[in-house]
Amino acid sequence: MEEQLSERGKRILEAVIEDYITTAEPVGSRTITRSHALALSPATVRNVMSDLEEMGLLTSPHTSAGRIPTDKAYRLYVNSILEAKQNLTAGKRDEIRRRCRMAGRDPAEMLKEASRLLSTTSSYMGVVMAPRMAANVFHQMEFVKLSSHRILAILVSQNGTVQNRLLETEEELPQEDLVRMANYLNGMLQGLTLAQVRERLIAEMQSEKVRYDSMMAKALALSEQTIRTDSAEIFLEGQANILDQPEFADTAKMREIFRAFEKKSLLLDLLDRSMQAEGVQIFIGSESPLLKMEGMSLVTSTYLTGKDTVGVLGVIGPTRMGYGRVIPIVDYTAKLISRLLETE
Amino acid sequence: MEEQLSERGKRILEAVIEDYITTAEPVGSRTITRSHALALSPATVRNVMSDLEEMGLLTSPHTSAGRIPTDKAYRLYVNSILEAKQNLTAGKRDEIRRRCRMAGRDPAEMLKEASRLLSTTSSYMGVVMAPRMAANVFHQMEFVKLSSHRILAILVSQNGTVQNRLLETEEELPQEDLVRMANYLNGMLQGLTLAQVRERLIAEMQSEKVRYDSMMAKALALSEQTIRTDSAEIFLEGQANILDQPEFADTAKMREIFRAFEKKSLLLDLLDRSMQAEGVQIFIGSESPLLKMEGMSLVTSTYLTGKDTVGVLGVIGPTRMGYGRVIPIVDYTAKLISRLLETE
DNA sequence: GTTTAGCACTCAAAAAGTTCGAGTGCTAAA
DNA sequence: TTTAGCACTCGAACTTTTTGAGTGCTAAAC
Repeated sequence: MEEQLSERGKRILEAVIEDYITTAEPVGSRTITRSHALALSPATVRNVMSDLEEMGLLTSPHTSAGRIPTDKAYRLYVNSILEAKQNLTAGKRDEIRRRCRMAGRDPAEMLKEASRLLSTTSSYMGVVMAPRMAANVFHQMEFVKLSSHRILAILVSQNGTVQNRLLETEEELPQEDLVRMANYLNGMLQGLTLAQVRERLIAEMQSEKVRYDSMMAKALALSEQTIRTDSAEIFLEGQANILDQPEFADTAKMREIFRAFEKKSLLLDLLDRSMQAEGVQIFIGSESPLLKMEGMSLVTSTYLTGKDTVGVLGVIGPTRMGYGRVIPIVDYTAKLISRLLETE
Repeated sequence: MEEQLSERGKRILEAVIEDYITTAEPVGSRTITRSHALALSPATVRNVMSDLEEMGLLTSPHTSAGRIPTDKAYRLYVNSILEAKQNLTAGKRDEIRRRCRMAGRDPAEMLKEASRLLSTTSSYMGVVMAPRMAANVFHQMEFVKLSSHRILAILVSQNGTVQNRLLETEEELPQEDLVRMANYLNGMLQGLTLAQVRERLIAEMQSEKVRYDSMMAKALALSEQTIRTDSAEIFLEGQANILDQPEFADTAKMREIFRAFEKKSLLLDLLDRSMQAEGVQIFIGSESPLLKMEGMSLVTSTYLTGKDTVGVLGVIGPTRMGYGRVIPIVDYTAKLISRLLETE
């Protein structure tokens, strides 16, 4: 079972995978000898394939059909066989660059466009997880009075992300007080990440001096409310693309998939997980609960601003996906986004 | 052909439509006599149905199948037959109210939740078009300096909607100037709708006094840039729901539908159109280019803040949809949203 | 003059039966 | 070790048969 894979074995496995990726049909020994110039007869290939099946790298849906790579085979393929093909054509590069630029300077807009871009260039689904607010760096806070008891709090991060929050107050606060509060807070919180800001606010609220300054207390309370949410945003684009994949042709499967992605929480977990390591990562079918049932895979890469990893983006497609094509797309897009997000 | 529809004809047409709505199968004369207590034999019903077919209200997919209502029949049904059933159960009412409340005070959040709500309670797709910014009333504008040449403009409307916009300037403007500009503009624009604001700004930019006050000129230019976008936002939720509809079981159709809704522009046209009349409106299949090809219908209602119509929401489902159930849902939701959006 | 029972007829969908061919595993020769 | 040859398998695709819901028409019943 665990006999080491021979060079020839690798070549044939690669051939099977690549044929399967393009045709989505079980591939037989003949097909391989024809499409890949191996100096071998179908019979020989058959023997090798039989060995590969023994090793758990191939399966056949039934006796008289060709063979299909298992998840284990894909893993092997991406880890050790597939390599060095990782270059984008200049044309693709340009297209990606152009479209990212076009989106303008608003970070949210840009990330959404990136997701759309990933989806169209890969022809699978594009996904981008926006930076968790907590990692952003505080820049400024404003309070705008809307009516007697409603205040709009605006929180600006250094990368230009803006978060608004509507607050209700029991007592009426004059606009001057609000301005003073904002000034005070802006001085105190300059340069901290929002996570740190939060800690600081909580610490401050418990400190001595607050006792004597009720306005300060209010200010702290307001800002703490403002900063409280931290739901990461996910941009998922091109869902219709997966309808084109033959393996999801049947209605029941399709429904399952759409339902699964409607709840974004599972996806969030997965993306969070992939943020722990830097660079391109690949999750194949059975390796994740979300993807498992759906026969899908995920190629991700982290992106950063400056030196801190802030988010993840990637492509979701069928396990039978053109990894060689997708990986460089994801990689390049992540790097480009990192560059564009760099403060200044 | 244009013989007036008899009372009995109406009753039978209604029966056909209702059976077809629940089963999605062509309905035959027998089925009707059994499910609806008409004191008539199948043979009689057959004769009547034959008449209805003559009038263009029914068709049969083939000779030996039952009959299916045409779009014309649905129109008739909705206009004159279906009536007075328009009540929601207390339970549904409560659920709708509860969930709308939960969404909190942020308008965008609330509208999105409303869309989700429409989709789950109707089990079709929910759609909400957010108020066109232009109809909002100006409340306040702020400029926040992010770095030497980047300014964040914040535009707050009286209903709490906030629009952010990142601006680039050639020359550096000190924060004090920005504050002065904002004050000046806030005074000038108080209480105007954004559409009016825009006109005013353009007029102002051409007036005499600008010549002598370059800062004022800059202020006007900046604010004009801020207000320039007016893309109506659409929240479309529950797309997966239509996968459950048997008429879309086949993959090709499904793909078409998803593709069609990916471009939101067609939908936008349609919603815009339905904003011209107040109250509940129904678009049936062939009556709109978007819905036509897909065999779908749209039930909408406008909603308002105060006395002005500001947006549209509704449900998109198959032409064969439970109008009697959906109409009150849409109607009630629209009224509720109107109430919740009321300023103060 | 309606309404209804009766009956021959139609036609899609389901079931059963055929054919076809890509693919396999095994054996024996190269 | 590789390959040619061959019998065998089995799903996909195509045909044929059966079934039954539904129709339209005619003639009798109300």
